[in-house]
Amino acid sequence: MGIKERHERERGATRKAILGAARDLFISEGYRNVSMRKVAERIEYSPAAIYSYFPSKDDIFFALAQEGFGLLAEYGIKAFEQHQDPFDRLRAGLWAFYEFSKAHPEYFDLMFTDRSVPNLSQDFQRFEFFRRVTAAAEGDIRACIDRGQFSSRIDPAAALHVLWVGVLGVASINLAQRLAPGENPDALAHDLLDTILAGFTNPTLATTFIASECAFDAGSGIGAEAVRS
Amino acid sequence: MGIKERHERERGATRKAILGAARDLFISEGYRNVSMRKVAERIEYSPAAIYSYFPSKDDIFFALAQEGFGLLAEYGIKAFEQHQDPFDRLRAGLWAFYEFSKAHPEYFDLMFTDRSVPNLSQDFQRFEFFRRVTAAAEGDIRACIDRGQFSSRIDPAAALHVLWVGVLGVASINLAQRLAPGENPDALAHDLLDTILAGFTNPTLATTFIASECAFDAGSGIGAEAVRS
DNA sequence: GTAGACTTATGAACACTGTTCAAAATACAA
DNA sequence: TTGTATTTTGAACAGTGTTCATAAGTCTAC
Repeated sequence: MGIKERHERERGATRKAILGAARDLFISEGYRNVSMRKVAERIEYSPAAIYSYFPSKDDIFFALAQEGFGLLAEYGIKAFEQHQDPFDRLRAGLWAFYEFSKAHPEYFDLMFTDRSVPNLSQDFQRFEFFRRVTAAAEGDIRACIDRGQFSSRIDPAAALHVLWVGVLGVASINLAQRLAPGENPDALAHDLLDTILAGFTNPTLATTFIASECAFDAGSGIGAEAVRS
Repeated sequence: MGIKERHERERGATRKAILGAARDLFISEGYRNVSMRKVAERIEYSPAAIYSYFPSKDDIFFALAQEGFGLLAEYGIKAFEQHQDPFDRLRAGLWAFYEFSKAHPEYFDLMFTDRSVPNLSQDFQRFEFFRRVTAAAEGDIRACIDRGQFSSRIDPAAALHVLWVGVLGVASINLAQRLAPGENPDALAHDLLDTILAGFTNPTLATTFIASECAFDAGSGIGAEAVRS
């Protein structure tokens, strides 16, 4: 029954071709300018044919977003491997996140800022490497706590959220071109990162605890006292 | 010559009507679902008529973004007026920024995250109240430095950038729905804000200076040493 | 009061978009 | 070769922003 296998192989190949065409287009022209017709023309198929490989355009973007997370993981892992010290490793990993946003703005937009592709919002935390990277970063934070560098009242998971969301802020404001012409986004990213890390180091941070945002860590959410709405 | 004035008044009225229809639509259905035809239908004009009032759809959104900045200023001013202490006032102002993002997500998107409306990126810093609010916030930061609460090596302008870009990170990741279902964005915003403020308080922040991102403050950009690309 | 000029509004069209579906083409098994 | 699946397609639907000649309306000058 090698025919069936060949069939599947062929299907996989055209699926890859569709994804490749879409990737080329959205990297070069921005994913807002990717159209089904353009993708179809690039692979010399009719637009309708794509719909037997992907249910909708959003599903193509979802697949590309998955690629993006893989790419981001490469950035993170590479940065992690270059340092032994947990503090340096943590900073390098977050700086890699920022660098990723500049090197692959289209992927970044797709993955983190675009509201028209909400499919992945529920799923993107389940990618394996995401959990792996998260665990490694939290381990480094814990190491910094254990050696007395970070306040002991910090929750590693919450601290990691603060860090990556902060960096995401610089990245997205930079890509959205909302900084004044002369402003230096790299310096801003650097300052933000250092300030947050200094905040963790500061023992007086304990005026309000760092609360775990994780839903499964109920009970320790003292930070949630700020919630009023 | 009251006729000419009446003419201008009428033009202004329909211009306002267009803006009002667009605002209603983009608040209720999201600005991605605002179409010229829908706006035209709402004001009982033909789609083509709008183009004698606004050169393009983007210009309508630009006008709405201006409104958004006005609205944000109201939030900020209200928060500022409720406190005397510069530190509390600073935190309240930034929390108001976060609250604004939740109360007016469409305006927020338009103003800070959307890349398809880049017109305003060069202009939005020139709105008068923007400079006013900025000056007030920087004044409070300076006061915190003077009283010894913040590190003296902090540049107020850069520090303000770090603060609002950080908060913007939480706001945008929240609106993009990239947080896991159980995660609490309010707690995250709270933690982020407190961490950054604690970072300013931390005297060891001086390992790396806070550099001014302002293009006109050349020479003090030590933070820029992190820039490698 | 009517002719001319100037401004404003419109219908129709252009070139797109994502998506659907019946029909045609192709590939495989009997 | 026939019959059955699967794959691919052309055409269409309903929508988008925008343009432009034409029509309608309004005001000025004779």
